[in-house]
Amino acid sequence: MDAIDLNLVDLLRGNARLSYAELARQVGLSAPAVHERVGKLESGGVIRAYRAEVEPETIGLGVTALIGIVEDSGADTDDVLEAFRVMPEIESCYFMAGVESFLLKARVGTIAELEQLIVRLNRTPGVASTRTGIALSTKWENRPQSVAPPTA
Amino acid sequence: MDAIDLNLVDLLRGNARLSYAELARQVGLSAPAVHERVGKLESGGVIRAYRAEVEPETIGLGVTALIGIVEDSGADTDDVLEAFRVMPEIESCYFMAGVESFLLKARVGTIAELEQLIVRLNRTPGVASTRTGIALSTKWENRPQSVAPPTA
DNA sequence: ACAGTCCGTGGACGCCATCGACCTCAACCT
DNA sequence: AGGTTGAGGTCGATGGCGTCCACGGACTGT
Repeated sequence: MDAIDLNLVDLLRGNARLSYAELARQVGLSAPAVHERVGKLESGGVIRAYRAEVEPETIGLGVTALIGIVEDSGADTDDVLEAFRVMPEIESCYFMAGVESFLLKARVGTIAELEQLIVRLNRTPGVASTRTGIALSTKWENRPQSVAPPTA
Repeated sequence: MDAIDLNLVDLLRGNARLSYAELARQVGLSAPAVHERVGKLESGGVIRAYRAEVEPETIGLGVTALIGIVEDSGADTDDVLEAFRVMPEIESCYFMAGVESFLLKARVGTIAELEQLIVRLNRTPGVASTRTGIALSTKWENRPQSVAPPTA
């Protein structure tokens, strides 16, 4: 994990579809060398996936909500997690310090679907209460912060 | 935006580095046809970017925080937004309904850096107060939910 | 000094991206 | 009805790219 690796990570966070040849030009190595480095970053768990970032409204997911979850005393946290995992609307799930054990980011098509999701969440065993906030607009999301040394 | 487009979006959300030839095989079209469709999805604002998803701890960003922002009465929301925008640690920024106008997701290397970020946030004009929750662990993040019709 | 290891380069080969020419079908106009 | 037009597809060609392999130079431990 040296400066070149950080550089590659930065480049791929900016544009995951760059060719190995282009990456090679940017970092000053040959294409096979870059190919091997990126392969190691992938298998070493640094690069988890490559995803297209989509404007959610355009695919019918216009409603974004952030939902805090308070657990029952004595709830089995793993069971609760598993219940959340099978709900595809829950795009992100953070285990938090504080009264609310989880913070979820959910994306649905309509307010009615959000209501149904909240009902389902309140019904799942181990969940004491939920507190949901609606995002009126997403200013930006998952902006990659540069991590490479300045003089690359 | 037909079923094939939704299918392509799904495939690219799952793996942004799929070749056009592979996409073509999956959706049953020729590679040039897929190339043109994806180009239109990009220029039409459906696909915003392609990003490598990185395990944050491996690049020195081990601390994740979610920060609610209450604005001063009479604050200029655009100015506040602009102040947030230049802080690279703020990876996501949602404009919310409720007392807290914004919810920010920030990622830093250490608790000390988080402290400095919170101080800076509290100092920015228009910000009345902040409330920050620390994520002890990220169970998952930006999981793409399938949006294509079932029998594709 | 020497062997082993790591990490790189260069060459080769088959697949892929991408362009242009052509085809098909449906909508629309006369 | 028939002709025209345009969107969106296929096919074929070509140049660049991904990827495998053999080889080479620098560091390390003995």
